[in-house]
Amino acid sequence: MATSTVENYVKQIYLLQQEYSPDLVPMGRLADIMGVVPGTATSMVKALADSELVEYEPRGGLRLTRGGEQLALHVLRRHRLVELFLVKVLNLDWSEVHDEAEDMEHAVSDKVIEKIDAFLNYPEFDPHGDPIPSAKGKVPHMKWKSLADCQTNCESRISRVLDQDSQFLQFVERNGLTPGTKIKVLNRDYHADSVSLEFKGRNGVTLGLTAASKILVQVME
Amino acid sequence: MATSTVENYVKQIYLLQQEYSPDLVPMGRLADIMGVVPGTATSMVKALADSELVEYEPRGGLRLTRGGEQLALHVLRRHRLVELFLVKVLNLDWSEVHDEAEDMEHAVSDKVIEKIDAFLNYPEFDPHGDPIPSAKGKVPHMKWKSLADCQTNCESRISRVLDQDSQFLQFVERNGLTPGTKIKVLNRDYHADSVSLEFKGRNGVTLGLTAASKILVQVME
DNA sequence: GTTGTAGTTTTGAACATTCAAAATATGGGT
DNA sequence: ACCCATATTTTGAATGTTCAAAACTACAAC
Repeated sequence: MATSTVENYVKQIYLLQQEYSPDLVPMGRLADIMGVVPGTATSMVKALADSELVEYEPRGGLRLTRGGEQLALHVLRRHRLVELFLVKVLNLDWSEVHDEAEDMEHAVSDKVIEKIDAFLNYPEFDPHGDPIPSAKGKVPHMKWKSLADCQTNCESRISRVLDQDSQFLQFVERNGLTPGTKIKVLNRDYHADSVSLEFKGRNGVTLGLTAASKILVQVME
Repeated sequence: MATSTVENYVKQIYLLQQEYSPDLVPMGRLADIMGVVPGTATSMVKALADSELVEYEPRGGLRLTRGGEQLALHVLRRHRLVELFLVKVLNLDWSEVHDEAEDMEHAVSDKVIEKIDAFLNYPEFDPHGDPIPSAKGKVPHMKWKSLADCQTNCESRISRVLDQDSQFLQFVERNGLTPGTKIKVLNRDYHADSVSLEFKGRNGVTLGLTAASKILVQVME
C-alpha cells in the first residue's frame, strides 16, 4: 500500500505533467513543489521508479507510468470529492477546503469515497472547477481557455480557478469571479499587462495577466 | 504536533486506564493492544514521557499526564464524531465505521470537527454508545452496568457496546441488541455462564457471560 | 538461598523520509 | 576546446518507528 508521501509525490508529478507533457518533468521542479531539497526528490523518485510508478531518466527527468497515473487519479478523485463535500455538506468556505483535503485525501477509504460520490450525485467538477476523475480513472473533459488569452469583447463563463491558495481564492470570491459567473472582456491590453472585465451588469475588475492566467473560462463551441 | 502514532498510543493508554485505574497500565498490555513487540512499547513510552504525555515508572507501568489525557480525549472526540457522521450522514453500517474512523481521526482538522459536531446537533454518544468528549475535554457521563451483572427480571435498555469488532457488532445487530433496545433479563445463570433476554415481545437471545459483559445497559435511578 | 519464569528493558539493526553539503554532468558562450 | 552557471546526483547523517533477540529484574517456589 502506498504511503501518503508516495501518494503526494505521484499526485504532484501528475499535475506537473499537465504543464510539461509531452516532455519529462524536471527533478528540480518536483523538489520545489514538494518543498524538499533536490536530493530528497532524487532519492524518492528512484524509489518510485523501483515500484514502477514513474519512469526515470537520470538527469533527464521523469514521467508517470500507467500505474502511477492511475494512482494519481485515485488520489485526485479523493481530494476533489472531499473538497466538494466539505463545501456542499459542511459549509466550509471554498478557500479553505483545499488545505483540509490535503490530509483527508489519504485517510478516506474507497467505501467512504463512493458514498460521498453518491451523496453528491456523481459530480464532475469540484468547487474550483477541477475535474473529478471517476473510480476507473476517467477524467471529465472540457475545453478551457485562460482569461489571459481572451480577446476584447469575448463573452464567456468562468469555469475553473487554478491557483488554490486561500488568499487568492478569497480575492477571487470578493470580486465575484467564482466558477459559473458570466463575464465579458472589456479590454485586453498586452502592454499594460491587464484584462478588464464586465459582469453581472456592473463593469468590473481589472486583472494583471498573471492573475488572469490562473482563471479559466469555458470555450463555447 | 503529535504524529498519528503518538495519538494512537495516547488514545489506547487512555482506554486501558479505564480498566486499570487507579493502578498503572502495564507495559505488556499496551504492547499487545498496539500490536507491537514489548520493546517497541517501552521505547515509545519513553518518548511519550519525554514529551510529558505520560508518567512512566520503569518496570512499574505508566499513566497519562493531564496533557496526555487532554490529547487522548481530543482524539477520541474526533474518532467518535466521525463514526456518528459516517453512520448518520453517509449511511455506513455501524459495524464498519470504527475501522474507517481509525484513519480519519488523524486527518480531520478541528474546524471540520466543529462543523460535523454542529451538523449532528452536538450529540453526546456515538453509534456504539460511547460518550463523545466535548471540545474542552469533558466526557458526558452516564451510569452503565454490564448485562453480565444484571439479575433475573431486571428490565433495562441497551446503551453501549464495548467490543467494536465488526463481526461482533454484526452479531449484535442481527440479534436486535443495538443501543436503545429495551430488554428484560429472563434468566441469569452463573454456572451455565449465560444470560437469557426477552425483548421486543419475542423472547430472545441467550448470551454467554463473556459476550454479555461487553454489552452495557443504562442504570435507571 | 538457588532456580524458574513472566514481564520488561536494552541493544543493534532496519525502513522511510528528510537535510546539508560535496561531487558531478550539461549546455551555452567565448 | 575550455570554462561557467545551473541542475542534478551522491554521500553521510538524522528522525521516528519498528523488530528480533539478548539481558535483566522481581518475585514465587522449592
